[in-house]
Amino acid sequence: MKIATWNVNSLRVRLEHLLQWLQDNPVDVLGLQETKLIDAKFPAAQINEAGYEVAFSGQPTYNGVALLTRRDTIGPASDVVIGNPLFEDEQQRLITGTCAGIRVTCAYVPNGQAVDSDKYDYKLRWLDSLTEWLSQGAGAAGLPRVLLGDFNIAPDDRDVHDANFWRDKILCSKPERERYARLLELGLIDSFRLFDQEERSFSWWDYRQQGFRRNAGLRIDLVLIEESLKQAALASEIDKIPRRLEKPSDHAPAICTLDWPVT
DNA sequence: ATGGCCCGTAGAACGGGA
Repeated sequence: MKIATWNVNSLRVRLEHLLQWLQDNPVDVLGLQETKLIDAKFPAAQINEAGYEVAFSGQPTYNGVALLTRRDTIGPASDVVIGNPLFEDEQQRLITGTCAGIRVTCAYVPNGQAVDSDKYDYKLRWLDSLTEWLSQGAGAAGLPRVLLGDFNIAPDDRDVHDANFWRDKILCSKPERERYARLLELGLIDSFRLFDQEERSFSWWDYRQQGFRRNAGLRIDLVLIEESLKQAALASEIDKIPRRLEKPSDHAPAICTLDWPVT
């Protein structure tokens, strides 16, 4: 079973990249963030045509998440929950569903803008509530959990191209990393770090200053897996290929492969 | 190393992203 996450930064603009990527990488589950589409404009037909079922939740202009599941292996996700029942939120940042017996939560964690801003406060509260929701099994206690998405937190300095520049700034501040640690304390593991990885492995590169060319990036797109799945983890990687296309998303997909039955 | 890029909503700039 392959489970992936991708912040597409507008599904309208990136639909062709997504369809091409799914053709090249027929993953079983894919969580999308920043679709930036109202539900009426969600391209469900094209995604269905590509062999995927999809559950989604959008809003005008900002945010928006979706959960794609391969029809011939997983079928539609079951027990789908939009948002976090423990956190009243107008912003569409969370979707959860059961995929082949795994409770998969796809998250677009708030950016936070700047440490000590109102948005930063919202980010920390949002993360606290996410932790609470996941501690309850995200609506399906007893199933192994996967939490994937754009975390907008670089877990540690290995995940930052210039740790001195980013020290204590947004995405790297201690309170954010403490929230990340609490998610791990639920019994989740960063699948990426189960395997040897190249130094300076990132999943996001700024459009400005030729960030990708200089590999001036951050690793903020993660697939966390239940500790009980650790032995089943076969691989975890970031696919930089779509970041090289014309008009790319600023994020690359991250994929985790599990030895887990899908049919 | 933050003005500089990209996106959506606009129908010109601006908020937001990271």
